[in-house]
Amino acid sequence: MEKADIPRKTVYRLSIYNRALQRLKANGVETVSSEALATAAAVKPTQLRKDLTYFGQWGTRGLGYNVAELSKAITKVLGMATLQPVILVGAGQLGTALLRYGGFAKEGFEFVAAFDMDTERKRPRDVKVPILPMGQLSEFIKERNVRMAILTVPGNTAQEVANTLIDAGIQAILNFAPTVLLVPERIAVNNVDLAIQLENLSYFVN
Amino acid sequence: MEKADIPRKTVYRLSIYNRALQRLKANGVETVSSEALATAAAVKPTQLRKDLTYFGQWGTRGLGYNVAELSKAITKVLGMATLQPVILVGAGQLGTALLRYGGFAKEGFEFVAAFDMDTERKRPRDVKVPILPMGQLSEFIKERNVRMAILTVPGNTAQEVANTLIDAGIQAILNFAPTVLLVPERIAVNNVDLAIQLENLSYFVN
DNA sequence: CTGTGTGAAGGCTTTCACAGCC
DNA sequence: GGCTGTGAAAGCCTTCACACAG
Repeated sequence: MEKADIPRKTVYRLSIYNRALQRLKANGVETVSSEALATAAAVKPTQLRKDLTYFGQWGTRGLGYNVAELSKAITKVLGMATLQPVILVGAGQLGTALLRYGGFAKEGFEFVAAFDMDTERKRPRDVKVPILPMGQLSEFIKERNVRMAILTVPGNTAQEVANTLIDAGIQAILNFAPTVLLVPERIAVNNVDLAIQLENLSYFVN
Repeated sequence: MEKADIPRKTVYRLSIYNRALQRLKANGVETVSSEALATAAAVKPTQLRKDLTYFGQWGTRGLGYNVAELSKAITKVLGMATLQPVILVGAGQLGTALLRYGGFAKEGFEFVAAFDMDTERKRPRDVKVPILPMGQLSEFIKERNVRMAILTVPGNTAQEVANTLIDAGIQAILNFAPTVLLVPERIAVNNVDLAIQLENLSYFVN
């Protein structure tokens, strides 16, 4: 996976800026300086300005940035202008918690289906997303043209499931399994490995 | 927060190497080359070797690394030689799922308590960790000398709770709230922001 | 005079090339 | 001969300094 121009770390920060902008907008603020916005995102003002130059010029010198305009620009750059359908594979503990978590929809994602070996297992009533058997996975991805998947299966099956996803046409995977997925270059993978995050912190605790 | 010598990214990779080493050890492998271990971690062999030089010389030229020995060394560097007590604050959907997730204990962490505004809410029976009221948070941290916390509270209360944690002596926070926490330099924070992870992937889906 | 945009400098991380030890 | 350890080079990202627009 690699997409030209915008550095990975900048892309990450763009999301943070956008959050702050949305909050400002909700508060009726129309204009913001790089200094103020940078503070909210805990970065340096020059960093913010440099980040924005990767996709155009958005500020007015002597004044700052138009909140609504900049937010719209970032949303477009991130490819979030349209609702992205997402599937979840592995509706266990963590998977189910994610299905119930409201934060995704708010940010422009929609769970269109979840998949699990066991579709009969008792799950909270408030999970509205249909839970389908693994056998329908490939077909569903192809038919609905889904490009993003969240992977919450046990570590020992993650690679195998990832292969299936990729074969069916998935382009980006958010991987919660504690495994390094080996995937073709063109596929984007973000790993959220909770144990590793803790280990990492452990190093900084003297 | 800043701890000298070892780069942040290296620390992260050390966890990955250690996972691979543990698997090798379980399979009875005694020696491994930088090439083989690097492949398992999806990095280049030189990267791996350079990473290891930050804390000593562990290989034998012409042979490779002793699996058990290297694993022990990494464990020690990461500060995981002893069981780390961890508390979780915010026992909602996600928090509860994390409490039930077995992956932490396996890697040397122990949830000693969880805290929530509502200690009476119905939760799955298999959550063994005691759920205490927020009022006991500070005292517990001080008494038990807890240094690491997982934060799974709603975004609008995250900063406030973080302040409480830090005042009580917490040194490292794994933050799941969709908020940028403003903390003193000496405090280590790792953010796991699920919506941002998805947004990030969205950029790479053309 | 305020605050953005940006080439250039600086700093950090990865990769290379090869010396050195088993 | 095989594989590690490492100084030096390359590459990438952040920060600086300041030109320039409103």
